[in-house]
Amino acid sequence: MEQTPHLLLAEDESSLGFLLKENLRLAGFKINLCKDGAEALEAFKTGKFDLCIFDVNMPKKDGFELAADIRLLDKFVPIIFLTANSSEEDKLKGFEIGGDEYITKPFSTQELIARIKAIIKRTQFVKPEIATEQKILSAGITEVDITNHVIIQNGQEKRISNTEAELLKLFITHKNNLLTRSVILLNVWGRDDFYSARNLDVYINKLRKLLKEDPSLEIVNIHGSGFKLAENVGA
Amino acid sequence: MEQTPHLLLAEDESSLGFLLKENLRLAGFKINLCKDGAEALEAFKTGKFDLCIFDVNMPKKDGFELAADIRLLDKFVPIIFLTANSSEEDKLKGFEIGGDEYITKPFSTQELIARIKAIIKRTQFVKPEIATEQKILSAGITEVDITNHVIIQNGQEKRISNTEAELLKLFITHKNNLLTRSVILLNVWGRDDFYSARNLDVYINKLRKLLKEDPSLEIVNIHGSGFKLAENVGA
DNA sequence: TAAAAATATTAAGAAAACATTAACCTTTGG
DNA sequence: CCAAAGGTTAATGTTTTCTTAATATTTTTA
Repeated sequence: MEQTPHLLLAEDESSLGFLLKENLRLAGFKINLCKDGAEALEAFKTGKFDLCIFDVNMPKKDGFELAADIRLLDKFVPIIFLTANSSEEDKLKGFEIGGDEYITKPFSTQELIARIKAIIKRTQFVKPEIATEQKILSAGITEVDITNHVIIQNGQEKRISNTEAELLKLFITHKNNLLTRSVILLNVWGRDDFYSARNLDVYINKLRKLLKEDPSLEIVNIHGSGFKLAENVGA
Repeated sequence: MEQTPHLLLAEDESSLGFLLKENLRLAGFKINLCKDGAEALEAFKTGKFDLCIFDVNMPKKDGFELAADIRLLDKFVPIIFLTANSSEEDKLKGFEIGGDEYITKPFSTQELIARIKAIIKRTQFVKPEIATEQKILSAGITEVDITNHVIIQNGQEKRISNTEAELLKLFITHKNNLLTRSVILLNVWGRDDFYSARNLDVYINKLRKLLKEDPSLEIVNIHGSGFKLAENVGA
């Protein structure tokens, strides 16, 4: 994260948008203001943002659609929804999509700033996607070419899928450490619910089959907690 | 973090407190309900909580004072304030103290649950600094690897269950001190009733069997009060 | 010392977590 | 527009852990 947090603001009412932008700037943030969802999505693809603030009611692409699209690109970036609609249903929908806040208009700018700071404070330690993309990871006799989705064992190459690669990367970069189910799910799937948990089981099974070739590696389950890639050096 | 998040709830209105506790329990959380700030502070010192929910208006020690005290003990644990007062000033005060949420009554339980989950999710991502952290506690000749649910005695490893680990952790972090049945039950089971009490007896028995290997450790019963892990250095 | 309360022990039953395989969508490249 | 691959959901079986129950023992109190 840069020194001054960079916010992406999508708000179609230009007067409110401008006011917010100015106040947030004074509060020490860098703001990129977009007038609709489509523009915001483009901006997000181009830049790097620490937090998003989306009006829910916008033309072209509303705040929820926008958030859903953003979540496909980035599982982690915090999202705050702004709306005139205080309905319970809408609020819950906002959280379900993976929003962090749901603020109903009218709201105080001071309060918004306080909430932004609270969120940034608790996300600032979150691991950023590894900038120096390490191409090859290894453990035991297994090498994984993350970018090309290939694993190499005893000179033999095998292609693996995107999800397999992500999961394996997570295990190898934290080998011998317990990864809780929740941590794995959020890092690989971006959500933590019943189905993604079943999914994880399926992929654990796939990885175990892949790692059968490597006697020094084993994915062990810690019942009720999660999994650990154990590297047995003695083997 | 354990599988079921553990919440500390301080609410002086017993009817609201009970209702919340029940709803949160059904949502899959373990709750420790305290009826005032002083009691909550004590509970916080004894147990380990993933998130705190404090009513602002409470006798003895209000929610803000309580939060300030907690912040001295733990700079990161998320705090949610509940209050009937929706004044701007109060809200900002809540955030300034380092609160993560400020919810005004009346509020929907569903919304509260959604917000709790959003916050917990944020704190679940892999953080580089904690990924490698392996919590090992020790007493006598016994070492307990809390994260991996393993105890080590004389170089011998034994796997233990989630509940065994939690209970043992509680004993070791308070060794030579009496832990009342009630404190143990609330911290490990999140409830204090007839059945959980029988359960505790069962687990005391399990731990005693584990600790048989260690002549310097003994779980002693103080009849009518609770239990104590006695560490006998001379042995 | 007998009755009551609290604690201890073991085992059976229930529930939760995990593993495995297959079916079913969804996306994507020809 | 089809086929292949990857991802998700479903179904089912197994293992582990947790809870409840049943019964025995110890400690306190009347």
